Amino acid sequence: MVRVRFAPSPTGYLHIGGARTALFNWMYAKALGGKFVLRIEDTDKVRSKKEYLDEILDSMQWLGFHWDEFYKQSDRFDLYRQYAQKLLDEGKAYREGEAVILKMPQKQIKIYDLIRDEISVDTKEIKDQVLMKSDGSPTYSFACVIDDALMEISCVIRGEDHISNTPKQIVIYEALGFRPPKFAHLPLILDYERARMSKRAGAVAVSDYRRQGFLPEAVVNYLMLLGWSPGNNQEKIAFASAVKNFSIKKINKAGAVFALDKLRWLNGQYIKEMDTARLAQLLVHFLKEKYPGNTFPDGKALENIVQLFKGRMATLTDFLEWTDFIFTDKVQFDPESKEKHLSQDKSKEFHLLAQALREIKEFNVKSTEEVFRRIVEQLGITAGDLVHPVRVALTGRAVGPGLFETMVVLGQNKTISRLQECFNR
RNA sequence: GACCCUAUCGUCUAGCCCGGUCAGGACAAGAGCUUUUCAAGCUCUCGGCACGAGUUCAAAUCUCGUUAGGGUCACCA
Repeated sequence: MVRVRFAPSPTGYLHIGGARTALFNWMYAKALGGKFVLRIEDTDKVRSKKEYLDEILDSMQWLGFHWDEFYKQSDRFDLYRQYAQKLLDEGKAYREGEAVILKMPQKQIKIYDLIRDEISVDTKEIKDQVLMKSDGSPTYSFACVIDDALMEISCVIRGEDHISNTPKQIVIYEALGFRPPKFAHLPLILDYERARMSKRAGAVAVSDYRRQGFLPEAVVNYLMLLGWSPGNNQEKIAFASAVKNFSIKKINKAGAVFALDKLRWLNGQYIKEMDTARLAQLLVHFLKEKYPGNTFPDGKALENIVQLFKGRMATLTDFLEWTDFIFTDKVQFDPESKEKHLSQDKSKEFHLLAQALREIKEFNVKSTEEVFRRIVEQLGITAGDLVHPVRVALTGRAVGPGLFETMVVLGQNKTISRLQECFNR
């Protein structure tokens, strides 16, 4: 039976690197029809916090990683104590004050790693290891070994930073009379300076990416590409097909730099292909947060707005920036756009256009465009002469979707009033 | 410093196991097409086997060394 585990410590938020470790564990379990265990390593009573635990669980669920079993090490202290006593009784460990320390035997330890093949270490490089601390709590390696053994974990998949812990832990397995599992050490995720991913490089918590408007399927897709490839030049990969192609042997050995550009691109791809109604639904949450207390167009009306910006969003929060002119009464003018397109007085043209727009019975893309073209012809100017100033008057900026689509989404009344009031102040 | 791990475009990678395809794709960058603007989309361009030996008719691929980067050396996990 294939059994794997993800074992985060609730002393911080779920890190993007941790999420990838969880992902590869999960893919391995799914690919082989095994079980995925979530184990909370909260032996450090001082640094472990409930809010971190909640955040980790929340992020795991958001990413779509569903655990089959759940454990907390703080519930298992008796167990660790018993095994410590056993090693004491057998003379494999000794006391130093209240602490229990393992005697390090002199030997060569061989680790069989699924990703790196054989790693060999001489235990003369390793000191005697503390198993139980003076305060009665177990150390990481001790609790980890006992749990992995008792939970019958068949393969320990974790970050490369644990390679040097592995020989120590194998010694503990052997002292306890347990058979060590297989190991697979994942390369680390690096920041732009090729150092271990840290806060300096930007967001590191999964929840940060969620807050910034990334989609879980895009985050998962990006993470699986960091150190692994389906081998067929595919970049956008549905989880199910990734699982089908997944082989732990194909995971890279070298660290991978986290590139936000590519995540953003992937996220944009997912947004473009997402059902508009579902996208609108996700956006409501962001709108409520930005405009607390406001009411928004919903259903079809919101979907029409979403449809207009769907193609130009990389993240969900991009939508908020594009659409502020729709959801607020007062237009925020971009100074440069205003200077470029509204420095000349266009009140005559705007009033003419506003009047003509008022007479439209069915305010849609076709009718607004017809009216617009007519006015332009009447004035003897080019469409471009009027398009850009009008766009700035309506949206506050010189860039955006097609002007007539923009008018329709803004609505007849707002379109007209913004044109009329533009030069009135 | 000691020990361990690693090395293909700027970045993520395919190819390496089982030597022989102009070293393939994606992001980024640049150019063009399209267009009422900006995106998007499409087309094209730029750009890489860390270095040095060895084995071989032939090396990104096998071997050794050098260099560089990373990780670990806690009563943190």
